[in-house]
Amino acid sequence: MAVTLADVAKRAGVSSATVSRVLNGNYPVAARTRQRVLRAVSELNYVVNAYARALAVNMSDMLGVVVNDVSDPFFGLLAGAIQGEASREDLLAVICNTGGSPVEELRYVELLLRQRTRAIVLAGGCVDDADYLTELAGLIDQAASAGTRVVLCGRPPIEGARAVTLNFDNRGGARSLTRHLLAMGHRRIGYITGPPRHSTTTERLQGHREALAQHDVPWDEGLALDGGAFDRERGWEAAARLLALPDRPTAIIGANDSIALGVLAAVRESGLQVPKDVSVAGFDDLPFGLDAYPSLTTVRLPLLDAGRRAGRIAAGLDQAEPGAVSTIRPELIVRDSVAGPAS
Amino acid sequence: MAVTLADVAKRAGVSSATVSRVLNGNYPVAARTRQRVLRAVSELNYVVNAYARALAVNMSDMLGVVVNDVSDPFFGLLAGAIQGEASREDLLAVICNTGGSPVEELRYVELLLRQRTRAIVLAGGCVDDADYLTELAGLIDQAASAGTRVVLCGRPPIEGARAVTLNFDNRGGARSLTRHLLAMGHRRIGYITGPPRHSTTTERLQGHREALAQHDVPWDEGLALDGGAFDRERGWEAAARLLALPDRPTAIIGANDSIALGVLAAVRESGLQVPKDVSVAGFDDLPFGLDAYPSLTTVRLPLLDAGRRAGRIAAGLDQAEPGAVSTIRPELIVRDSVAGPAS
DNA sequence: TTGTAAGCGTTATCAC
DNA sequence: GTGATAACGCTTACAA
Repeated sequence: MAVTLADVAKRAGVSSATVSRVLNGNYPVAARTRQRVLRAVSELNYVVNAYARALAVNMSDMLGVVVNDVSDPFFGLLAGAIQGEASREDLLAVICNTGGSPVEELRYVELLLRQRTRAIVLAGGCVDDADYLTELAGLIDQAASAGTRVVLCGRPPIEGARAVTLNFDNRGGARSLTRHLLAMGHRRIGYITGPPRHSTTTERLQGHREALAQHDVPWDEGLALDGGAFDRERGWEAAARLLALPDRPTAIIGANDSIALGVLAAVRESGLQVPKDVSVAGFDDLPFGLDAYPSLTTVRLPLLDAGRRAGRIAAGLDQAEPGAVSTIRPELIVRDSVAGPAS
Repeated sequence: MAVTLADVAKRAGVSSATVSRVLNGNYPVAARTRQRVLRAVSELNYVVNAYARALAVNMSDMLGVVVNDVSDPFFGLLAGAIQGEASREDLLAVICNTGGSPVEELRYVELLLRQRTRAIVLAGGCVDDADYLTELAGLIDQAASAGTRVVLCGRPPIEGARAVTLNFDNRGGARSLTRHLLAMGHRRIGYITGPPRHSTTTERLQGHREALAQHDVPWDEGLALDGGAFDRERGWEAAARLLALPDRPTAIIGANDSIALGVLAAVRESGLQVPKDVSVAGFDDLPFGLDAYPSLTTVRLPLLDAGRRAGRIAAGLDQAEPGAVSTIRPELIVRDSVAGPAS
């Protein structure tokens, strides 16, 4: 079995309390005693048992981060930034993958609650389902009363829940992107959404529609396709359908960059050119957009920044009132995939 | 404070032992008693304390995954796959970011050892430094004697360490890539390496040199540039230097796809065309290579597969002898970024 | 400055 | 079937 504090104490000829004091350095210990203890520790290769420690102090040194998919750079960037801040406080950031499933998300939150993590960060948008949200609100409540901070990063606040929210202004970002296309002269703009009943999907589509309305462009149901997911595959499929339309759009917006990548591929494969024949735009500004062909016009979300802020609040480095909501502004990034429509 | 087993027991009018039995379902409990207990649990919103539990059973339900950088899809894919398998066994996978620093890596391994995780997966190549490796070997030894499995995924085995190794055949992959370029007629092939003294860097460069030697192409030191890191930036810089050479190469290989992306950009910005003027190739086959322009010829590493295998071993789903080493074969992926040299 | 001993919240081993 | 009770490995009053 593993070496315990008692083993070290015996070897050093002191009490286990003394060993604990040496290791934590929070009480005075004679220099010679300290030496002996430290020697015993290294001779035995002693490693504290985080469980026993956490049980005794009733406080863990972990911080939970729940994301849809670490292999998606959107979440990878967010998670990495959060972990960077956690590490400053010597906290271990646990990153959990839900695969986008609300059920898995709730399961992970419960798992993290069991671990008595210092904080839980829920990153990325979420499904807009009443049952799920009330259940989540319940868990957040439990977390709060157990002293576990909860940070919502990149999703809307939950009514009445004691969580700090850092939301992206998806609506505003989508509005400015669509405005840009309108200003370039586009009137028939295709739009491919993300997963249905998802906060990010809804907010971005709303912004798009608002911009159209502001410019008196009538809403055409047939131009807005349900992508079903935030991935390249779905972007490709939906774009193929849009391009097959008798009166095809002069521009296509993907609800995120991955979808837009699929659109780019579909346009290319149909023998048309971007942006000459069809303009394409995305959302998020993930690194690969720069190397896409043509480089992708998109809306930049400051993910690193947002992740850092969320991480600091979670790690207790920054104060934030439970219930506080702040909004992070996106920025329009104009590149080569958008031009005026062919006249 | 948080609700404890004793609180539940009091409320249900039973002993805490009974509550534990109901929750774990490993002993017979009368149906009526069970009902009462379950009601109390839900009324009080009881959540087990994983620390106390782990302390009592001397076994945690976590699994550690150590990577360089979650926001890099290479690691994201690996980590995601590992976590997927862990989750089948109801294990919580803790993903830790080292940022490529051996010091951080050792720190995280120690942190995970404290948590008494069931297993630790070290993913991705590592620095080839004797001190670091002996220290790591020591930690692996401690892990082994504490019953923590260690899996090395995507890095060379450590001599004598009780860890299971799943390595990529980087040398073989690089060899087949360079052979492909040679077969297309290239003789002046630029090569941009990853970070110095890094297992992946070394193995891939070795394979490249072997292929050159097999085809009697003399080794030209001036064509192999030290990228310094596996990123786009470095690829761009090194490529710019190669392109400025009086007798510039007809093809450039990046030690990974990110470097190759930088090369693509540098070639484009220098007014040359890929593959007409310069061919470009990468390594890893990350998703973005498909959307690069032109689409990237590369060497495919089955990351998802490798991650799954590592995850299954770590989670105890698959048996593997400590010390076992297996090699994962890469596959050449031919796309549009490579053509014959302009004659 | 150091040792003793009482928790921390579970599980597991006995009895009954 | 169920209830006491002793671990599990650590921290921290309280004594000495």
